[in-house]
Amino acid sequence: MVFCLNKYVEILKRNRMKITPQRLEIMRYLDENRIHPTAHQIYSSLKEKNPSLSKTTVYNSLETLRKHNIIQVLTISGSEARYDFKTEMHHHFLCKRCGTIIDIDIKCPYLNKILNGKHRVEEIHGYFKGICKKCLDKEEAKYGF
Amino acid sequence: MVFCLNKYVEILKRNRMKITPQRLEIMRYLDENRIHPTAHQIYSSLKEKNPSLSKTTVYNSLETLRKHNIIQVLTISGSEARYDFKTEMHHHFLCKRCGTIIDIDIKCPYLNKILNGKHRVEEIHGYFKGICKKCLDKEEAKYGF
DNA sequence: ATACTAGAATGTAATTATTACAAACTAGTA
DNA sequence: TACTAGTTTGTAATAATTACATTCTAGTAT
Repeated sequence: MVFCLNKYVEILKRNRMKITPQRLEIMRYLDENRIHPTAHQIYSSLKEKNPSLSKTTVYNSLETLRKHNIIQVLTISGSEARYDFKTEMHHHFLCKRCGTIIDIDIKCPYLNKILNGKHRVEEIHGYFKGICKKCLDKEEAKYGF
Repeated sequence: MVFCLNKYVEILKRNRMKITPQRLEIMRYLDENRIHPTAHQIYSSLKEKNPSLSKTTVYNSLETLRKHNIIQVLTISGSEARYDFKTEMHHHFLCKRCGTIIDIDIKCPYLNKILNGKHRVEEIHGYFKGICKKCLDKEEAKYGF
């Protein structure tokens, strides 16, 4: 199954991690589906092509990828972790109505400065919650505002 | 048990909520213990004085208080909700070593502007994670950096 | 190629936070 | 004093995540 010397292989190599089909598939799924999926979403999607995939493997792989800073974990929903292939600084908006998580590309210049010299900051998460544009538009159409 | 016509009573009245000893105690606990506790922490602390307190009551009350914007829920830890009596805009730092959550009083002027005209933002959460000053100092003392 | 080993995948069972629900209770009001 | 909607309580169910033992395999040395 390891026939593709692609970017995911490179990433694993660079991090001195073993190259396994499961890890490659999970990375590819996250990279190609920028929907900030749950572990379950990843699992059930990949299980179609690989029926022997275990949920524990998904959790293990995600945790290993996280440790190596290849992915990041969002705790925006509260009830379940969401996973993001993009680790560069950006924020997220959660629509409370449809559950969608939208990337918000803000680079707040204050953040690092203000915390300077105190705590050691390793992660920065900006979470916005409310109703997304799409859901607002639907509402508008319905009631004719 | 309702002998104190104090500020918590006022808050409930203002929100047209029934005044119950459980709600008053939960509010007082959150107000006087600014440690962003879990539901379990609140429950086990209050159970000492009121042994008939139910965990479901704690969850119900917290949810009701949240709906009325009297408290806010932090999803910073991922594994369990943390509750905060302070609802004015501020951020939080989670120490991954000792678990403490520290208030960060930043008012980023960008946030509202940038999202303007798109999604309807109802909540803003700024979560920082890393190692707190206290833990860093301990480390320093130990290894003599 | 072959064998070896550390680490990874798998499946099941356990854990833990949270929610659902029904019965008993009570705050606020008539 | 009685009534009712909403609240509290306890138990049972749900759901995400973790623990763990067994089997397997990627990477490496022979």
